[in-house]
Amino acid sequence: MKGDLVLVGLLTRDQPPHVGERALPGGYVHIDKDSDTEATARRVLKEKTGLTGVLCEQLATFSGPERDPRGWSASVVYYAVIPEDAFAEVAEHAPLDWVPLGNPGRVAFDHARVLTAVADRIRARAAYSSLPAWFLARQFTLTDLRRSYEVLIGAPLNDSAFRRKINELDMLEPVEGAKSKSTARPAQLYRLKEPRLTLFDRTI
Amino acid sequence: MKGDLVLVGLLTRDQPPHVGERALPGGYVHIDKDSDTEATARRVLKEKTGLTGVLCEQLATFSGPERDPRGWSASVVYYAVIPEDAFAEVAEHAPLDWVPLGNPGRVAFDHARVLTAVADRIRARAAYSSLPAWFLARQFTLTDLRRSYEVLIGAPLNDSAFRRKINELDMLEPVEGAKSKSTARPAQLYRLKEPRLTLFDRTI
DNA sequence: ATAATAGTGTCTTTCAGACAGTATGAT
DNA sequence: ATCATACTGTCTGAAAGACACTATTAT
Repeated sequence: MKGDLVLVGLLTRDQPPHVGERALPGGYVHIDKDSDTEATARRVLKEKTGLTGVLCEQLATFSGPERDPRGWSASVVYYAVIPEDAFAEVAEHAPLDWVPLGNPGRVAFDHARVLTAVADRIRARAAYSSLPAWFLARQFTLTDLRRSYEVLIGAPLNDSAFRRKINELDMLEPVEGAKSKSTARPAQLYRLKEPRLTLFDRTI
Repeated sequence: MKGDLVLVGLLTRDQPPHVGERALPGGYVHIDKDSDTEATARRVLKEKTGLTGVLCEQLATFSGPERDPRGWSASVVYYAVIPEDAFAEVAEHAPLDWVPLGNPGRVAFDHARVLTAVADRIRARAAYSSLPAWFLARQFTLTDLRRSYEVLIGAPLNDSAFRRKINELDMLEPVEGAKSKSTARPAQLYRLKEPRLTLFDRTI
């Protein structure tokens, strides 16, 4: 996330097919070392970005004869969320191009369709889960969190109602004595109680 | 669906591995005839049950070295919904065992986990989509529909609020002049406006 | 008529949005 | 003190639940 945009990291391909075009990072399953496709996704994520321990979820499996010129293929697609404070490190680690998820430009294979599916999933999940918190550093203010929800959902939220609902959801805990640095009044810092994605019964 | 239970059709395996145990119906992708894995799912569904044109959605992909004794495998899992009025025909077509989705008993492979995921998905989707309508015949009464929501969500719904919300969602159209047969007052029949799964912004 | 289910109208309660007002820091 | 942002309290309006009431059929 950057400003009010969600960014996605794409690789410029140096191997055929589609040399020179942008594509999502990917890799093959190694059945000798991957305990499942999520392990593959996390292994490739670590290789290409250095990231570990982040939110990483299966999106869906895309398949068919036309999506890769080499022939019929199936890709099990995962998305991972890079916390704001890890972004610089990741950008340094990997030669990725960061493009807006909602407007990625030309991409190889069927990755335009995949990116649309990612964007839809993120927008939908943002409204009824703790997903937006995973885009932030491990400690964040309520204003940070509200902004993240607003960016991902794509609509403004009422501040006092937001605080009320976050309170009722009981998913955060204040970090005792920790306050944000600010040009104005410092804000209480919070962190997620559960180190996993929490789903709500109602939208935020 | 039967009474207040959601049923799932399992096959008793007559080929190794796990001969004699119950398992979800499945099949291999035929890359010469399947345009993607959904086509595979629909082909296998038709072969095993005779069903076509029903709601059929990808659930997720399950993978790993332990789920099948033959070695590392990946299964792209789809679920299909059998309309109430097609059930007898399907039951006749296929030698399936119909067991409660929430309490399926012993099953082969990792299918217990798969069934849990299906049950979770259905329960979650039921609350904010037209999914429950797909468990009914193409024409149904509002009471039928409410009951379907109640069974899938697992909680009772307020009748007048339900009618209000269904009305606002504008997803049904009345079938002119069609009324249910009943021991009491006949009810107006409705059908879905859109022949696809509709997602709502809020829960029903 | 009575029973049974369908469907409507309305009262009440609950929840979300608006927004004023207070708090706490930097300058 | 003023500015800027954090946070709280309260009013209002909208939506959901409760439930009484009417409607339409079978018996």
